[in-house]
Amino acid sequence: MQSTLDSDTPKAILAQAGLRITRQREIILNIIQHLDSHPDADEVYGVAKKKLPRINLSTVYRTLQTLKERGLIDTHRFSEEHHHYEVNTAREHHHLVCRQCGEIVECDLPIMDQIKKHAHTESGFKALSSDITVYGICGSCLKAKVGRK
Amino acid sequence: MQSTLDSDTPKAILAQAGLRITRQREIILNIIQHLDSHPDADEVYGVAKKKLPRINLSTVYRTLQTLKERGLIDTHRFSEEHHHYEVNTAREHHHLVCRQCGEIVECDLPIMDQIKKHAHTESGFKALSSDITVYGICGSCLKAKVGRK
DNA sequence: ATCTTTTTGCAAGTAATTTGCATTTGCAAT
DNA sequence: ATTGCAAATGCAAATTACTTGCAAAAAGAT
Repeated sequence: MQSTLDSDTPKAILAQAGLRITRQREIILNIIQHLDSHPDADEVYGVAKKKLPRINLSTVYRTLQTLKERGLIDTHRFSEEHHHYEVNTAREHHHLVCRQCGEIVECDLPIMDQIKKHAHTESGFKALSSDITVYGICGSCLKAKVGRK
Repeated sequence: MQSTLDSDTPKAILAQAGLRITRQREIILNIIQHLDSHPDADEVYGVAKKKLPRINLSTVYRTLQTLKERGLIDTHRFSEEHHHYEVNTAREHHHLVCRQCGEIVECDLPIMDQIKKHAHTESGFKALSSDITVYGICGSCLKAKVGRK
């Protein structure tokens, strides 16, 4: 049974991180938690405005930055000009980005260990984190393509 | 013995790609070929100006875009706000970026095949390309750190 | 050498994000 | 519950990295 004091609640996470609890922060963090589409700042802003119409885009950007600094969210670029955001999980995962429909699929191939070892033996590099993005065509776009033939 | 008609020469590469040969294009391509530091547009511009002082930054950007469209160079972001450029080689390689000194080391771990297979079996995704960047501390920064203790 | 098309330089424009500042809000101490 | 003050917000203006419009210049086919 989940209570409202659950430690995954935006309020609890913000408190845990030593951040002031504001309506805008709660809303923004909640959006990133529940929109599993790796939204960009504008999408977050659009959804947030439905809950809090006077919220400002610069508040969204400032909040995203704060959440990132505290390690609560991660950012990616996916070869676009703007960032995409997701909650930071311990789970090692990478992204498959569909060049056709733009969908982002998460991928759980654990590969970091191999990379770490190789980087160290090859050039004495101490790997701390990695950013792996694969571009291609997702399953449903492939099917659609075959269907059209 | 290398002749000036070598097919690796900027002039030859531009001709091969069906591009008009201009002084600015030759210079820019030559810079990216010989600066193995994955320069950004401003660095390319700075070096190019020494050879051709009246060259304009927008020519640099336009040329980089053209070279990219023709597949002659590749771009990366390395979690910065601007792009870095390198000549496009067939060789599969990834980048190790030092968080301390910013140096970019190339890494030759062939990992694409594994990722491709995994992406396909896990979610029917057809991988076409990938962007793998590892962040950490390079060998020389690690040594410097130990030395300081 | 001439003509047509492409490229360049320069200035102005744009998208995404950041910053300055007055006002408002969270929350700790009354 | 009220107050005081640091921190967060809204709004407008600024900034960064890059793009675009256009007249002049250069490439290369004829």
